[in-house]
Amino acid sequence: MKISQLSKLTQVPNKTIRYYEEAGLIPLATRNLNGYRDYQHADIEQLIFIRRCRELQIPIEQIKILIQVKNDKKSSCEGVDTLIIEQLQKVRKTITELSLLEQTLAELAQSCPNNIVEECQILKNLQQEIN
Amino acid sequence: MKISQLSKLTQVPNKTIRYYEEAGLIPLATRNLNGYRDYQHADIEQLIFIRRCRELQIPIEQIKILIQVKNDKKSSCEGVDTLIIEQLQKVRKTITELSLLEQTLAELAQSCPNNIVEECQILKNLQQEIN
DNA sequence: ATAAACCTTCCACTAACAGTAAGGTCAAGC
DNA sequence: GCTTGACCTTACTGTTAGTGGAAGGTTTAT
Repeated sequence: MKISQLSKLTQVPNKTIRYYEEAGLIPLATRNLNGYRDYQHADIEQLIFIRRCRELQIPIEQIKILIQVKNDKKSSCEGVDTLIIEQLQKVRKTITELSLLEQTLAELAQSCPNNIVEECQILKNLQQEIN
Repeated sequence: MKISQLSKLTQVPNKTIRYYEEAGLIPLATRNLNGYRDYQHADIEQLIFIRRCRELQIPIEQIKILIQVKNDKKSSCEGVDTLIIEQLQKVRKTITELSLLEQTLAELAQSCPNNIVEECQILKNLQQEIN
């Protein structure tokens, strides 16, 4: 199958598939006589796995590790567990920070009753620390 | 005052100050005879304003607009209001997405009871769409 | 025959800095 | 007078995960 076909089946853009190949996330594709990349069924699952990981904001370098573990049937999956938990902690931390941000922005958004820059409370608040 | 002094007073790293100058966020600094940048008191407020905006994750290009409006006393501050509200909406959207992400990750983290890759439910879940 | 729709590689760009190198300047201490 | 260390300067590279575009070859449909 050609790259566009794989792209359609996995919902990963052509460009991104080539990028993943170059980044070493997927093996070098075999080529047809005309030089076009030729993919097999197994590549679909591999790419969907990668796409899912990216949706979970797992960095590419970490995905490489996951793929390694996945392919080594005998290995322990402790690392996988740790990786997911670390990712979870990162996401939770970001949510906390963004929630504080949201508060500040919401307060700011309500602080400009008139419409003249000279009186604009938003700009004044941005000047002085609110926290 | 020299750049380190300004940096200390504003909590913005030297490198970042130079970067802001190059990016056109702050005017080109006047120079001493030795070529060192020389800052005035007004630069402190300007930089603090910028730092506050960055803490609110307002992109540099948007901050440029805010500075323009700020300096034009007669202009309406409607744009400021809109900008803040848009920023608020972006932050809220990100929080929503991250919350979904958090759920998925939390479910994943609880799904590997044993410790063998062959049975690792995390990897299996990453393979098939969970959503 | 030709046009549209593919495919290829390669290079540049994104945001907002941080790291490092190579070199100039300044003040203090010996 | 000299050295040392703390500053300052510019310039270049790297970060992350791709995206956009150019230039050119191939295949398919009309």
